[in-house]
Amino acid sequence: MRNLTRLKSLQALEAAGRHGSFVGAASELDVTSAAVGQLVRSLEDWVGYPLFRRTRSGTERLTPVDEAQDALEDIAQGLDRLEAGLRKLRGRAARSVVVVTASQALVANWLLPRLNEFAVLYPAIDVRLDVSDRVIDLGQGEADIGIRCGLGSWKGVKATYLMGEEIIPVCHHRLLPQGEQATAGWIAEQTLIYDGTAHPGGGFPTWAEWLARAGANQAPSHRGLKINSTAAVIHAAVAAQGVALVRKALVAQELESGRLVQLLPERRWPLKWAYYVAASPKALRRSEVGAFHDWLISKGVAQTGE
Amino acid sequence: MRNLTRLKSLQALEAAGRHGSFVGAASELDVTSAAVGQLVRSLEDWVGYPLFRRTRSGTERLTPVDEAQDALEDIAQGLDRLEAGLRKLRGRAARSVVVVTASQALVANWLLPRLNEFAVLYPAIDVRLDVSDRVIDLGQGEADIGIRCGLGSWKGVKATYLMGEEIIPVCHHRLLPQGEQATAGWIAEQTLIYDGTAHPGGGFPTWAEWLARAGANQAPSHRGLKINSTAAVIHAAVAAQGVALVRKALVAQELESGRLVQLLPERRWPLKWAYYVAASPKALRRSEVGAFHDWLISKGVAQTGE
DNA sequence: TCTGTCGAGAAAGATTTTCTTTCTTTTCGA
DNA sequence: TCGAAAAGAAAGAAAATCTTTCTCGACAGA
Repeated sequence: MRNLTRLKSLQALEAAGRHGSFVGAASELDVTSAAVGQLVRSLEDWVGYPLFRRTRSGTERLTPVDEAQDALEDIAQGLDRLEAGLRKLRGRAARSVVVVTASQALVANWLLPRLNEFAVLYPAIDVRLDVSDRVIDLGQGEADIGIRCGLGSWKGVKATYLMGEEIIPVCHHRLLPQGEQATAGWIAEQTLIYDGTAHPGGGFPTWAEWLARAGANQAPSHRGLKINSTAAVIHAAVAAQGVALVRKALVAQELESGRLVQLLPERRWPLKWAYYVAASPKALRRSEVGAFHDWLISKGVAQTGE
Repeated sequence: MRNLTRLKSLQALEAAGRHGSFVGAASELDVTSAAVGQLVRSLEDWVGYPLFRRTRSGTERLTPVDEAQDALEDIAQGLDRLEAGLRKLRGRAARSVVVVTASQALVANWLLPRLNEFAVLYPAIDVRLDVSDRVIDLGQGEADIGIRCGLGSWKGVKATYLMGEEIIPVCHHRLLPQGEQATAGWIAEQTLIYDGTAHPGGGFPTWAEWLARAGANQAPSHRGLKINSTAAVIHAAVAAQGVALVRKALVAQELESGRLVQLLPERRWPLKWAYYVAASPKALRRSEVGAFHDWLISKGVAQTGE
């Protein structure tokens, strides 16, 4: 049970003892000397005896009485420790860290390729990535910003639309038929890679559904590959292990670099789900979080324009 | 240069961290839980990030984030040290000490013989005697109460009349003439002890002045003893080294015990100076100082009645 | 399923602490 | 003698702290 009171007076007492004057202490504490004097005298009234001997001349007007001198050592140490603690509390804020959470696939394939631009624009802001496929509670401050795929109606957080998403078939160009365009029928005969992390209710098609809509007469072949990681699905496609149905945003780099080829581009399957930038209102009040948020949105807009 | 702020919030943070809830901290700090919550949230706003993870259930609702946990150790130590310092400051007051200053002669001969009565009446009050023949500045808190001999008009202190004083000749009964009363003439022939600390302006007579007023035909003998200490003057008289002119109050015990005899009691020499109990208004606001002050006055009244 | 309890949080207002300003007093030095 | 410096007193302003009331979510029990 702690019994501690008159913290401001203790602070004033310690500074006055160190400076030997209220004026000196006031300068350090950035208040008037009258304020320091009142705090000390208030403490003297409370303890019941004078804490300083006063002289009317010289620069050292205040000499602690023995009891006060003894106590001042403890008080000074206490204030030192409090200051150390406060410095630690402020340490993170001083570095302007934004903690961003997103799935591995999005981080690896969409965010990381762009993040260097943010670092150039805002050199004083550190971005810490919390890569996780689990849902992180932004309301509880586990992260400042989340990039999430969904309908954008999460409680307690502000969700801003980033970009839409569609499902596309892709494969490595080594698998393409020679001298011909790929057809739905052709796709039906290939090794088809399944993404086992597809979210229910998000409108993700199975291969059968996609082929049917694409007008293929055949059911999917039995040579399938089911993988429980979106990132690994993409990796397998890049390794020419088959044709994969993937979210377009997550393979943007691969399409651009030519490591993957989109098949039947005229066949589109937009998702009901989209990507949103989510953050708690509290976190958004911090300038570095706001800056990152706005930059992200601008990347989304640029993406939509492509 | 110390840079420390939001002390109350640090205190609330530390208690909340220890209790794992605002309600627990509030009980310890004797405030409402809403107050603790606001102090902590205010600190969170200031540092720019949440200091606790919140859960909505259980008795431990608050878990410090890593940065806060690290800082809390320093903060707790700091508060401990401040509390130790405050305990020391209050230590003297808790013991109810009254610092009393008076001359050695008055302490030894008047105050000490009476002080035991005060101790019996007020067992919780410690009296510290500052025995000094120099003038101690009560306004500066070097002592709480002074018993002073003078006209009672000292600046900055309240002086209350204690008792008058007169000058009397005394000697040890061994020196008395056999079968006769001592006369002024007889006294004039003895070894006369002079008090060298007699204060100018106080109306202290020399031996010549006293003898003249007592009607002696002779000048004082040349066998004199001049001593620069009132207490030593009295001591010499008790040791039968001569006849001394002393302040009556200071030899009250010796007269009563028979160690000294007053000569020619009908010959009185009242002083313009008297004894006063002096104290600064500030000191008198403390109950133990007031108690001692009032008790002293009652002793003076009792003395006058004798 | 409903109700009650517990505790964090928001909001408004009350109370206390802290601070500023102005003036006085004392001491010292030029 | 005058001016500067600094503590102290007093009054009032500003800020911090605290209380009260209500809401919400989670949980337990009937």
